[in-house]
Amino acid sequence: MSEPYREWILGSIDSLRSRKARPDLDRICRMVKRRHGSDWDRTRSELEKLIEEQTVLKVNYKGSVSYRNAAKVLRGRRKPEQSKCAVKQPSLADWSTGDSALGPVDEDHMEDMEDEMSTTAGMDSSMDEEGDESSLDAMCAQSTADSGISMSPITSSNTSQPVPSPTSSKNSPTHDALRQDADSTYILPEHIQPAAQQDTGSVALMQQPAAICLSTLQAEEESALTPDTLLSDCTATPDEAVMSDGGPHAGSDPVEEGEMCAKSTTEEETVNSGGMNNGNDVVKTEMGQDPLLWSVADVASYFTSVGFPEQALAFRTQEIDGKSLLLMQRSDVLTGLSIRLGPALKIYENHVKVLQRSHFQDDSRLFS
DNA sequence: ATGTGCGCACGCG
DNA sequence: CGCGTGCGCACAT
Repeated sequence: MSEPYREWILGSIDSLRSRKARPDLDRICRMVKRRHGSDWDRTRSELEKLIEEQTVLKVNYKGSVSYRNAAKVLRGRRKPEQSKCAVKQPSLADWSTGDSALGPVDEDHMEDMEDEMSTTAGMDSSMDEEGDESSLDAMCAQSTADSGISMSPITSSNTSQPVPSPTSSKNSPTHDALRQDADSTYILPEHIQPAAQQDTGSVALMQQPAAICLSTLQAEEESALTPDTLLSDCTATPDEAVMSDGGPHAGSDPVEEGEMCAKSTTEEETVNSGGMNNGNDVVKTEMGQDPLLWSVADVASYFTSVGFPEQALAFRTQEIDGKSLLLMQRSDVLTGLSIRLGPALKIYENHVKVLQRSHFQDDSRLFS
């Protein structure tokens, strides 16, 4: 039963915020319950899901837990300047505006895409119903620092485990103890990529399964971090916790933007035919050559078939059909879908981009 | 009792 | 100084 929990919860958060009330678990649950009659536990578990997919950000503000509507925070004051290399595909840019080539694009889900992702209704559900309340109190914490925030909705973890439910310890580290005021601490479900942009240069090489957990996991038992970083105890998987590095400093990413924008033209076709898209061709023929004609379900099953079942769900949730897919830009894929950076990069570089190119090339051939 | 509105103080950039 | 946040209080239902 996919209830629009996403909307409900985000709506509650927004509403609480506008009312100048702290959007904490209690208030959120109460409001959702009152407005929609949903029970507490359900709301709480849905909220956790949203936190995991970073639609909602759990933060520690002035010594207490609070929640943020990620969509709003992103565009908020601390702009992570995520449009860094707003990879404006030259060709794409053109027709994305003058949609003539696409025919009626009235569906314009594009707006939702760039804006709140709150639009779409809930999805999956099904899984975890369990309490596991603890996880809310003891998830991973991510030091806000400054740049550190760049809370681009990207987590890195194994693609295999849909619901990690990181911790299990029940003891909430009494927020009071570690107040210190100020500083909101963004608490992320697993580990996150402080510097959103992992240089794309590597993308081409990323053939490996999604198992790779990119560098900067924050893990690092809060230890040296500011006292407010608290709440951590990011258990996740011990293995991963180990490979933490001094997370915080990662703020200064050495991303070579210009470079990645420029290079894009090289591997296109190569990737398309060979490389990793095993199922690609199969699927393509299955549902017709032109992605333009794909439905939302087609898009989802396409990504499922090429090895990204989880992410396929995100595409479905965001109602990405063929048209939308062809309109997607890099930033849309990386941040608009709330999927992890690793898969997102692969998906964009190896599939979205490729599909767009081949579609557009076909198109231009027709006209020449 | 519970929900709502908002003045005000606080910390940050 | 502007902005985001949320406490604490008054008011509404």
